[in-house]
Amino acid sequence: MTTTTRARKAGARDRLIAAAERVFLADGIRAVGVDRLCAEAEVSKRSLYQHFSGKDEVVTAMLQAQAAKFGAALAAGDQPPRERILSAFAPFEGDGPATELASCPFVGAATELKDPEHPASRIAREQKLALTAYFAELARAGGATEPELLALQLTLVFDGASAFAVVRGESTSATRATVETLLAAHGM
Amino acid sequence: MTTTTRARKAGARDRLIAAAERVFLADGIRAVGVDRLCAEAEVSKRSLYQHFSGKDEVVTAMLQAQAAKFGAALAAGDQPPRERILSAFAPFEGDGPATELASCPFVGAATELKDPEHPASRIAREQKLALTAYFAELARAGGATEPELLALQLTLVFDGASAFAVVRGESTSATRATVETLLAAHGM
DNA sequence: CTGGATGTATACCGATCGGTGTACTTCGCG
DNA sequence: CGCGAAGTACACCGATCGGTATACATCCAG
Repeated sequence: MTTTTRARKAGARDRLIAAAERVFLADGIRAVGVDRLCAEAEVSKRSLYQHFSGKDEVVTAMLQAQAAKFGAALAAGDQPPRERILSAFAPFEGDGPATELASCPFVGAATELKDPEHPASRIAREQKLALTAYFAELARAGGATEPELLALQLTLVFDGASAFAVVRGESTSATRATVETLLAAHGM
Repeated sequence: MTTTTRARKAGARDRLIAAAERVFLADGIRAVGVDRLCAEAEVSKRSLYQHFSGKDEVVTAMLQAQAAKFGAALAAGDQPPRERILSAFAPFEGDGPATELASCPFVGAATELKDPEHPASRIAREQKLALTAYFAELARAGGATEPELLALQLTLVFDGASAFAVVRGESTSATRATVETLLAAHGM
């Protein structure tokens, strides 16, 4: 335990992170000022700077939270490798208008921040590495001929589908078709 | 002709657009103010507002310029369809550190702007549509079994490779491998 | 030569940016 | 009860934002 106290009610810190997930991902990191972030979190500005060193740290914390959620979502369920891979692409399923999950927060943050040394950029990079590693593990378990290559390819398609959703505002069934083609090409 | 005058020397307008391509793409649209943009273009602030209605219009004009360049690059050369497709992925070639061309200006702008009604977002969308159409045309010419699907798939990989470069700071040879797998799957 | 377009330099505008300082309240725990 | 941690409200800071105003220089065409 870091301190004796547990969050009494909701905790200003958690409310800030939750608000950051909502508002930064929806409107962009640079587009939202700390004033609006605090208003959205129903937290005083002073509290923000008691929990974080600055806006950048809030951004970093919210990306970390996103990473945790995404990791948990991947780990859930007990399907065989091939199905696990396919369900990683669930957010991009269907041809309809894109869901909010379809735009990857990590590439979004990295794009907006530019600076590769920014802690949030680091998290984004690590997250993509982790995704590729996850795919590689499943590819090996599924008996793919070249698991490392397949993992890289799936990552490409994943990010491509996300970009597609951002730019076009809709998803495409070509995503799933591509994944299946790649799986087949590696004997899965 | 819109007016009787031709640019006497270099034209403040063109210098602004050139500077915008440099600085907006390198550091981000929101990250660069009009003051710095003008300084970089060696143009007075007053001139900017004589040629453009505001920063947004400069952004739009620079994306338009990017679209023209990209279109011209695709149209150049006289290779057969399959080779044309492969050379569209040239910016992502090799495993080394990513070149500046590897990060697509259109998905970058759309990501940063968020607003799909922004003129620049519109250009980004149209540009991606055009890229897919271009791929589809080549796919048909090359005798692909499902040219429309292949075109969509290639667009996914294109944007995925761009995102990969942005987040990881390097390119991957998996891009070319993926393109070739997809081409093969469609009988090209 | 002269008028008008095109440009520069610079000061300025209100708004907002990220971040602080100060003073007051609320609340759980010993 | 009373104390200290945690939080709020709000005024304030210098810097920068996008955009405007004013005044002066340059240059080509009639």
